[in-house]
Amino acid sequence: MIARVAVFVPVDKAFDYEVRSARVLVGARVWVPYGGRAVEGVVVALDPPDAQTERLKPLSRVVDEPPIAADLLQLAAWIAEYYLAPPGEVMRLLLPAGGRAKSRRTVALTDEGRGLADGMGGALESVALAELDGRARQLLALLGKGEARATALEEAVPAAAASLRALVERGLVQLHEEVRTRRVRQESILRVVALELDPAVQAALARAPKRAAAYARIRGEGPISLETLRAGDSRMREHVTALVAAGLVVEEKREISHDPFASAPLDPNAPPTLTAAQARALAVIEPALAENRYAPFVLHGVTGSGKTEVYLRAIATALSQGKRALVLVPEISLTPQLAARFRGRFGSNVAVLHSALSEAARADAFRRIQRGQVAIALGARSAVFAPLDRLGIVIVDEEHDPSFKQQEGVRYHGRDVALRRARAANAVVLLGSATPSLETYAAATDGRLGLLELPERATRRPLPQVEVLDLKQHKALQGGFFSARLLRAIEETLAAGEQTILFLNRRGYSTFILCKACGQPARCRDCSVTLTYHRHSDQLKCHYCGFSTAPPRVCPTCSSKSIERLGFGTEQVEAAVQARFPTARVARLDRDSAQGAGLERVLDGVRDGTIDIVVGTQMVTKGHDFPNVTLVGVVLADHGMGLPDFRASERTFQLLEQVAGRAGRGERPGQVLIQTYCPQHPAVTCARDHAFHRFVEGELVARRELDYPPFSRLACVHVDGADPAEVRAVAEACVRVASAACERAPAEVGAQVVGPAEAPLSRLKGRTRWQLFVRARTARALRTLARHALTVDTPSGVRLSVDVDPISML
DNA sequence: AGCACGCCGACT
DNA sequence: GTCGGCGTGCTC
Repeated sequence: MIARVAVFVPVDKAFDYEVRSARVLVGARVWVPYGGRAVEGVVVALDPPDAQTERLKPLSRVVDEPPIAADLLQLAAWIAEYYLAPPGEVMRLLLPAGGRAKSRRTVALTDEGRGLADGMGGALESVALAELDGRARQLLALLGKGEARATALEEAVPAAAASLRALVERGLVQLHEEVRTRRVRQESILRVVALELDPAVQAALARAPKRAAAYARIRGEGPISLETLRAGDSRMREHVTALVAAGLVVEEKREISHDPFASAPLDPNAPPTLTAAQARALAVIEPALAENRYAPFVLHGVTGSGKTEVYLRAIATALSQGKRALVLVPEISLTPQLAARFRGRFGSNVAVLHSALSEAARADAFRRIQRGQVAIALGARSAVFAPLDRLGIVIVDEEHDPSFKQQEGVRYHGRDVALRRARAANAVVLLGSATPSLETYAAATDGRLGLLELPERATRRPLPQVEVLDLKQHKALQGGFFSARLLRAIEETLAAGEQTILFLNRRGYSTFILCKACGQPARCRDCSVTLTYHRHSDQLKCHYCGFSTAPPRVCPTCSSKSIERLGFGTEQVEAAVQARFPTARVARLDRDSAQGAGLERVLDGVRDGTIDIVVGTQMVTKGHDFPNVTLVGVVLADHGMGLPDFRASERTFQLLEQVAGRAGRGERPGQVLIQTYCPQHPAVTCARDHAFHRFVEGELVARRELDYPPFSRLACVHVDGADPAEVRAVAEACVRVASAACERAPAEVGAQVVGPAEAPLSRLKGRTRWQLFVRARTARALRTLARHALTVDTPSGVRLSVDVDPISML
């Protein structure tokens, strides 16, 4: 047979190999010889042999893992086609990170080689040795001492590769490709079998008090792991072996479970009573589930309307029908509460796929899903590839969230892949959000998605009152960024024993530092952005490449000492609010403070009331449910509004509406204050009025005028490289090729090329970036254009890539 | 992506 | 004069 293999290499096609074993199935993971080395891949098709077969290389090895299911292979093929991604790169998304094996090249002496190596340095050196040059002799010596790793040989001997090849040709050594798979770690579980002890055994135990104690523990606490038992007694292994030999205890091997949620308690409370709107939504969802048909819905529920309860009920129904569920959330580590809620309802029937999990833990969750040991897979974007069969329902929570779009490598959109997967599986889909994306809204309007509305909060509390504070009018800004109105509100909230969230979409202390004498701001050497000053670490940092440096005391350009810090970020707001309210317990929640256990600490602190005020970036806007937060202050709404991105307005509205939704979720009403220099901006006024439909309708008009999505399809062609002139030339060539393709396309597909232009972030990590956009009515026409652009030849060092359905224009 | 083959500077 | 730098090109 011929196996078509998608190799894990960024090459745009699959390769054929000869296969004789009937054990090779479609979807099997295999190792194949590829350009002088071994690489891993997935069999995507098996065909009968033809005249070509004898020219093919044979497969070298089949990985002992269950083959990838046919539906996932089809999904991967669709992704490769739709997102113009190499098939092998897509295949690798289907594997858990921990499952990806490494290969290692090893070198072994042949018998002849062994003879030569042993004779080296002796009085009677073989004639054959004399023919070898110094490097080959060096290699033989190392091999004779037992070294076998090709990399070690190459490090020890210069230009080892060529000499190694010479030795292979002489038949003195052999090269091997050794595949190293991660071994599944196991633990020993001990269990008592003999409960009645006969006198002889009792007497023996009496003489061995340690063993008797071990037996008692296993009997009392068992089944117990050897690991646990061993704590404190290094001889435990021997005691246990003796107990097993005596037939008192049995030892079983079990894979180590790494699931941090494994012990999350079941929620003892009965599920809450459904609101009328929740019941109406479920009355639509449940018949669709019963019919086993593809039925996609947008669940548009205002913040606090109880979307999660709808998910939980719908999943329970699907499970009762013997089906399984996939739940995607934007970033699960930011919303541990949600995972806990799923655990509370479904217990160990949920596998949580968490980006912060260790490789072993992720592989463990993957296996439990694959074996059908859990019915629900819950995780971020990549969980869309969870190996679930009998898929009955797919949920995408906060579907508008940009993190569902992968921004590098295979640039897939988790939500769109989820829809595709559900369609193939005849599953129900719920896209939930308080602020659905315009694409989703448009699909609901024209009937491609069903619309389910939860227009009120589950608590019957109204949405919070939102007040917009025009910073042009509120001149008396304390500390540069607090209006008197906002300060008073914070004070009142503190006095009432309630909590405040302050939102600012910028981290760090000062957004840039500037020399007052010459006007030069400190810039990153590798990126076209200014450096942000972080006071905590007293460093200037680049938020794009991670470059970090001590702040200069004199201007590097003009040696002036008058260096000023301008602009403010969360760090400075935190310091200012702490200074203004010294007794308040203030915490910060952003990427800097959320490192390690920081995130959990802050979230727990807000929940249990030991924090009064949280200052944070968009992290604070994500789905948290803090009943005692009654005030939300947006320190400055304007960041992001002016970005050169047609989604800037939509993004701002979503952030404002989502952060406003954190207020007043408990018994007491919430209040939101938005500070801005643009009080008339639709994103601001619509968030003030919680007027989602008005915002979307207005925004759609603007999109239609400019022919942006959802009225057209876009793909962004990125060109980047170290040499600005080369990058520009490639971008221009792409435009020529794509424009020519536009002219050949029928007029009704609206094929068009926009650009090229320097990207808004024109330099990142030392590389100049240009981009151009191609636009068309249909996805198919769009792909044709983008494919043409990709045919442009690039000098080495210039990268050319395409982002289909880009979510960010930067 | 790697690993080959292939053409120019700094060492014996 | 060799060694080795890493620039293009291919991998069933």
